[in-house]
Order: sequence, then structure tokens, then C-alpha cells
Amino acid sequence: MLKNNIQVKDNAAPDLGASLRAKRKELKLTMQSVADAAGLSVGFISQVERGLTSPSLGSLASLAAALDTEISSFLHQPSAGSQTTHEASRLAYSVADADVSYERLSTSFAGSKLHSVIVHETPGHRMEPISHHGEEMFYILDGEITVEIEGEVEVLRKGDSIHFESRRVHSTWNHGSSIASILWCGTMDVFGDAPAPIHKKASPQEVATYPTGETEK
Amino acid sequence: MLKNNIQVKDNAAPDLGASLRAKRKELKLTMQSVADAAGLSVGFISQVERGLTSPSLGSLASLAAALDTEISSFLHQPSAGSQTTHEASRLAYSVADADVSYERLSTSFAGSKLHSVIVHETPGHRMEPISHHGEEMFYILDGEITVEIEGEVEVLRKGDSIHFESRRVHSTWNHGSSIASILWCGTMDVFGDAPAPIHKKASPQEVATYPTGETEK
DNA sequence: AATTTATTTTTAGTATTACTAAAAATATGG
DNA sequence: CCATATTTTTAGTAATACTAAAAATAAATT
Repeated sequence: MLKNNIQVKDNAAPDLGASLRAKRKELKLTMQSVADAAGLSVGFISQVERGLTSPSLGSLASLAAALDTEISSFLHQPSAGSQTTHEASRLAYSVADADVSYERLSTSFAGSKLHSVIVHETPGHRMEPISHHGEEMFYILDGEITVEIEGEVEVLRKGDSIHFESRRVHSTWNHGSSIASILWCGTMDVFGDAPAPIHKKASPQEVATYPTGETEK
Repeated sequence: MLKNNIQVKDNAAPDLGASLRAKRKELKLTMQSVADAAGLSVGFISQVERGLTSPSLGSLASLAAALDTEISSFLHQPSAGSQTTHEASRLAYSVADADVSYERLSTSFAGSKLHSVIVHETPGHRMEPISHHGEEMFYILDGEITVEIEGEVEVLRKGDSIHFESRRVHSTWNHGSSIASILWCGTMDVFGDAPAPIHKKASPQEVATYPTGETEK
């Protein structure tokens, strides 16, 4: 008997079970209820949460749905991607605080309407909700962020993008543990080369509160 | 015998197989090579890519690794009317020839002026000189290209960018030995959602890189 | 054209494991 | 304490993930 098949085992998701459990606890749900909601058995939930077994994609999808969470949230991977930063000679400058730095990409010429910049955001940093004219696009070069547009929350990871009208109230949050680099492209003049009033209507508690003292690891 | 378990089936990921295939094609890899890299069999790859079976999480992880992509990229859930695109769930389509493929990033809504797309260019390929209205920006995600703008020649490598008025005659050339991936962003409607004639020839037939006549199940 | 050779699809079968149901264990609390 | 809710364990099966090899298709070569 040849036994040359490689054991990939639970290499898939480091602590998928733990994540599922954490989420369930966060929602204060019982195994029974999520089992029902997902059409699975309690015992199985227990096994999955403790990593004794790995759910199928279908079950994981049901599980994620029962927990009202995106399936990919449970599958963080140590990203084997390369990241050579040889984009030399671009000076990064920070405005206001040191949590964010910018690398300007676009130039400005007469009548230019297109602006682009790479934004580096430190872990935990939030971009306050804002609304203005024009439209914009993000492309995640590295790391991951949470984007909220008029209540809709999306998680963007490396390679993902989003395109929307700037007038819709939007905010971002680097929920990850590493710096997020976002390639921003839009029609609004973010550099102030031309007068462009940023209508900042940041209401105090308009945004959902993320940190509830949860001990995230 | 009770048969009350609901068939969630391939509800997990709408077109996970298609995504995997698209990514493989994009990297110009053969089933054999990814099978080897992932420690799986060719036949199985075939089955997975056509949605005949669903890989386990472990296998999916191996597969993602073999394709140098984050696992979550393949598991994007259909969220309500989002304008988000996720890597690998974006289907690349090629126009005219197979030397170039595109991954559309931007959507189009009323009055949208911003368009973005990722362009993959094979080594040696040239983009013919062109001039049109608007402005545009390149950002090199991978590989390197030579850009010529009104006689001025520039070499752009990973992480570099360029921004210019589209009316200036411009052309690009992948002088490197690997596929160049360029994030393109501009004000011209390259997708034809609105009337904007590009250098398009008489063949508006967009040939998907997929097998013609996919047998949908 | 044929005849290679590479690449993908199909087929059939097995070994793995995802999953269940029910019983033990552990906690919760009145 | 007792009663109930919740989680863990156990044992077994039904499903399917996966393989190996053959058939089919496509792509080169002569």
C-alpha cells in the first residue's frame, strides 16, 4: 500500500473552530440554535468548534449564514504572497497623525479630474465617515480593511476592490493586524491642488461600535 | 427513514470552480502542474473546476496555495447589490486575442465617470499607440512594461505608476519575460457601457477564456 | 493527411470523513 | 440538593472527496 499522499490536515484554517465559537459566543447563541439554523446536529457543531473535524464547504456556508457572517471571515490565511516593496523614491507623507501615510501617484495638470494615491493605514485605524461629490475606487494592495457604505459592511482583502459614489457615506477600518495598503483612485481632488471643499458631516455616534472589549487575538 | 436534511449543495460558492479555473488560466498553468503543486490528481482538478464535486477545506487550501491566491478569494458570497469585486471571483475575459485579458473592477451607475480594470499582458505583447479624450493612470501590480508617451519612453516596474492625458499618443509594451499585470484607471469608458469608441476593431465578440458552450448543470 | 504528444474529461471504485443520533458529562441555577 | 440547559463523547453509517487509469479532445509535428 502506497501511502504517499501528503497530509495537509487542518492546515486549511488555523483556528476555524475557534473563530466559529468566538462568533457564536459573541452573538450569545447556543449550539442548538446554530445547529438548527444551519440544519446540522449539535454534536457536530461541538466537533467543528474544537477542531476535531472539518466541515464541508456547504456546511461551512450554512454555518456562516447562521452566524450572519461572511464565510471568508473564518478562513484567514497566512498569505503566501510576495511583497517586494521596491517602489523606491516615492516619498510618503503623513497628514495630521502618524497612523496614516500617503504616497501620491497622480500629478495635476490643467483640467485633471483623476486623482490617485496609495494609503497606508495602521492596524486599528479608522477613517471617519465622510460624504462628498464624485466617485472613487479602492484596490487593496496589501492587508485588509472593513469598508462601510451607508450601513453596508464589506471586508476587503488583498486583490479586492470597490467602486462607489462618494456621496454615499463611507468609512473604512483596518481591522487586521498588519498595515493595510490601499490604492485609492477617485475624481475628488484630495491633494488640494484645486479648491475642493470636503463636506465633513461626521456625526458623533453615527457609526456602529466595533470594539466591545472583546479579547481578540 | 427521515430524509429531512436540506440540500445546500453547491450553494456554498456559486462558481468556485469557475473561479479556480479562471485563476489557473490567468497564470497559464496546466491542470497537471497545479495538481502536482497541490498534491492532488488531475482528474480531481477537472471535477472541481467544473463544479462536479466540492473540495474539502484542506484541498481548497492547497489549491489556493498552488495558485498563489488567498483562499477567501474563492469564497466570495453573493452579498446584496455590492459593488465589490473579489480576486478570483472576477472572471477574466479577453478581447480579440489571447495575449491580453481583463478583469473589470468598476461598475457603472448613472453618471459614473470612473472606470478601472486590471489588464494582464503576456510577454512581448504590444498595445498599439492610441489617443483619445480623458485621462488615465497605470499602476503596475506585477511584472514590468515599457510605456511610450509622445516619444518619451519610460520603464515601469512593480509598484510604479504613471498618470497622463489620454489625448497624448500612448502605447505600452511588455518587454519582460513574465505576464505583466496593470491596474488601469481612467475616465474613458473602456467597457462600452456608454458610447465611447476605442481602438476596437470590427470584432466586438468578447471571447471568454472559458470553454465555449459551458454545460450548466 | 496521419501520428505523435499534451491536456482535459470521464469512469469506476475505495478510503476517508463529514455528519447523525443518542448517551455521558458538565455546567447553570432555583 | 434536584432539575434543566448546554456541551462533550461515542459509535456507527451514509455520503463524498479523491485516486488511478482509460477515453476523449485538443494541439503540435512531420
